[in-house]
Amino acid sequence: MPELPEVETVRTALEPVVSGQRIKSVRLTRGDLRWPLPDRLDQRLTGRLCSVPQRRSKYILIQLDQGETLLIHLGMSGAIRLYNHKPNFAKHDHFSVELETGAWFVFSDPRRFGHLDLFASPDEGTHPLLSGLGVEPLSSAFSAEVLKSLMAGRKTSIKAALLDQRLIAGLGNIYVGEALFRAGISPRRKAGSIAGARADRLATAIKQVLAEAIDAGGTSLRDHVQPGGEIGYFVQNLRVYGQTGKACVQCAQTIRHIVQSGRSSFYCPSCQR
DNA sequence: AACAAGACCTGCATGC
DNA sequence: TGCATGCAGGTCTTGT
Repeated sequence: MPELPEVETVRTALEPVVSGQRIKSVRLTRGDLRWPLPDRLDQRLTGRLCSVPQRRSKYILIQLDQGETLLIHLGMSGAIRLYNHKPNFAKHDHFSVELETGAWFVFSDPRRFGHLDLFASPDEGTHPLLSGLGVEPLSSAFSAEVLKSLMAGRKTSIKAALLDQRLIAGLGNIYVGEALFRAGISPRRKAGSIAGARADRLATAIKQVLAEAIDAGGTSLRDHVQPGGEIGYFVQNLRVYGQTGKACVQCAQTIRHIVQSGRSSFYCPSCQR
């Protein structure tokens, strides 16, 4: 489900619910998601005080008292729902947290590509899932100049390079496709050829499409809903993703679908070069 | 070292 | 209706 904008939407929704609140109880229905979960995760979380949820790439990080941090990754099909009372749990509700206010948040993930971890807060920089992550695309550390240097010399496609979380962290299949359309760049173009005006356009497009998607509450396709139950309205603003056979909004050419390194790419063969 | 493919897992739409 | 197939927003692991 979730790329950076969806995860940020979840983080924003969690913020008023968990910030400064103590965990009253934890419901954990299995010992593994993508990997085995930490031992006694439920007991170790019970009674902890939560600080303001943060986001790094597609990870949600909630720092707790006693020097530990809870990490949540939603994988492909993960979602978080919020309640102001005890919910009726469903089949794939693997992890649920009750706060002292009586509010609950429920982590649901049918495919179980998601993950939870609990680690010592000072280890964030060396955590195996976090240490290799690239630049945050919405931060001031990301610019056209940085994009150029990241892409220089790479022989793979720009599509594959933008999906590589070690370079830029947080983009996924939807927003890479949408950013490339806005920048007028073919997903098949060699990453190493992104320089000059193309790099300027692409860096701007990446920042714009992510910011707009966050404003819209993300993109709802199959699984994603905002934690309050509302859909993510950016689905209405997709210009190429999933638009195979439709007319390009700019030139009316037919949007094409190809497969690149096992992932679907959608693009306008006329606007994107 | 860089890159592509395979693997993980479930649910849903499609077509026979 | 039932079954097989293919596909899905991610990313670690394996193989070239």
